[in-house]
Amino acid sequence: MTTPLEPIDRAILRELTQDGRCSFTDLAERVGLSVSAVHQRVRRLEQRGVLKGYAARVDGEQVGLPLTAFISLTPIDPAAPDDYPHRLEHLSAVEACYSVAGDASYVLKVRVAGPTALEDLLRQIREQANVSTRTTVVLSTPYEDRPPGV
Amino acid sequence: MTTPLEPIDRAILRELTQDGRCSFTDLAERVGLSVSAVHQRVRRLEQRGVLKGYAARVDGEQVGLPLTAFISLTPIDPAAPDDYPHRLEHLSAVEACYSVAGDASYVLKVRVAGPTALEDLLRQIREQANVSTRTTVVLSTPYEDRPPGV
DNA sequence: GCTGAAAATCGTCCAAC
DNA sequence: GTTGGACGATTTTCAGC
Repeated sequence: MTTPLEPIDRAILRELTQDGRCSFTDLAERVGLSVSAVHQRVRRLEQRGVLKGYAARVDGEQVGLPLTAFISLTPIDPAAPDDYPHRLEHLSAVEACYSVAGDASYVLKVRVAGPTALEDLLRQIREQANVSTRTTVVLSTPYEDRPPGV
Repeated sequence: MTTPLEPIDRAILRELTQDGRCSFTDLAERVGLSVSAVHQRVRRLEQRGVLKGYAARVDGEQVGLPLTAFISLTPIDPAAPDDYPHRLEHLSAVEACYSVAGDASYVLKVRVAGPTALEDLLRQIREQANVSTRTTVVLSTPYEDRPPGV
């Protein structure tokens, strides 16, 4: 059951999505509430699980991982156990794993150092998960991590 | 030109990726440095653009947007100007936009309230960007936003 | 580049309205 | 929800190594 969100909570989430380290003082000012009120609202959002956490946004290119790609996974053996996420979790290049409807069973988002690293990663994925892969290389990212909803 | 990162900076980024609101005090303890040292390293990473910012991680289901999907865009008119990201930026359901190599020109990550909202969004995208679309619905997200590299 | 300490700010709790 | 106060923790700066 999900209680519908109040506008003020939406505003808080919008601000925190854009600046996750915003102080409660600033936050209170931006959403037009007292510090105490904002404080308890944020705590309630965290407890409810609406706010799952906070993450630094890192520039992949500058950390030596300039190549981003999406990899679609299709099981070779349709009867195999569906534990792909767990089998691929140890690969640090895998930033995200989505279970999807469509031709593929899963889509991975990966970040690697270059073509050679990608080739090596694909080999590991195919071997360890027994899947065929289809890779879409990301050329650039016009925008990402925008705040949800309106 | 990207200066290769020192191990200590990698450690800082790893911690901040997992807990973006981590205090400098904690951070200093975790990476084995003084508070001041960590502080100036973080500031330098921010200035260099390695740290692009901080974002709250929000549970899409709990904010009334339980349906996530990837939408591949293929231009109908190959001679049309390549301003798709800008033309779709105003659609708040679009969380991210990637320029890609492959069959499609762009891939969007979107979050909507349900099938009807998705249908409506697809109509808007096709109309406003003059593209054909291929949509992959996300069923679940085993993991996301993991720290980059090792 | 690191440390340690001072000064300003912030997070957190609480009582009262 | 709000205000105001209080206290400890944190951020931020700076001199010195």
